[in-house]
Amino acid sequence: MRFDQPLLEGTLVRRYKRFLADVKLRSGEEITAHCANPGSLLGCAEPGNKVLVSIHEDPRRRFKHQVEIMYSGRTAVGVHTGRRSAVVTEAITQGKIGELAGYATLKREVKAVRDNSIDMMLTGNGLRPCYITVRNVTLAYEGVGYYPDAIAAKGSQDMHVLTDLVREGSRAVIFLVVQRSDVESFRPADHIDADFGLAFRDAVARGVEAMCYRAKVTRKGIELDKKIAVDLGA
DNA sequence: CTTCACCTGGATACCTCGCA
DNA sequence: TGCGAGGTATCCAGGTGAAG
Repeated sequence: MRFDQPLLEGTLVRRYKRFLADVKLRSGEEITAHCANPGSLLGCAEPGNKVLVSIHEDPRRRFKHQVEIMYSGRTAVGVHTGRRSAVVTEAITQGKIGELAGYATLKREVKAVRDNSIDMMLTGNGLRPCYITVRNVTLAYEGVGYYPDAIAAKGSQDMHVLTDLVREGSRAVIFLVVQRSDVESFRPADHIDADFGLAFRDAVARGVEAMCYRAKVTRKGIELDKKIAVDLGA
């Protein structure tokens, strides 16, 4: 996934109302940009941090600027949650993800029974259907990526949905996309949401596949880079 | 106290409609 | 019939407040 045009560099002034961020551009101009990530963005959304924004001239948009990347120290972190689907879809269709290769069709935004947390479904070629839920990982300490970055009841529920799909005979995958380059392994964030950690390990024990890939985040674009280890150590 | 529906601003996917 | 334009539904993911 490449950005259509060069990103503008600026400094985060403040983030508010979940989806908005005031940014002071290098030109000195202060703008309000849309930030398509209502999560806590722990460690990234600090006032004074460097950010990169894209420009969209679509007249229907209320905010022409879109926050794409925030810096945590010197590390670029992709914060646009909408990009993850594009990045993962691209990697799957290009066959970059061995575990998910060989399917004939990929459907996005699939509805699982009584829930809508499934991001995509792979089918065809006589294989069991494979349901995938994709999560963004933006939080990291000392080379380890963590999810979630805030307590979320929905996170645990998603794990139960995936477990149910496995029980019904399908493949179910939780696909973690780490949108920062300073991470070598992934762990559930027990210190933030212990329930999620339990649900995550339970789901894996029951056959849900946990895959974690690191994305290369640059001002040119975002693409999956390499697979990293999922550490279940309690 | 816990659970759950609803809310936020914009993107995206999909559906419907009108016109050529 | 086929295309584009416009409208609608759903998602992001946690905060909030109401209901149980």
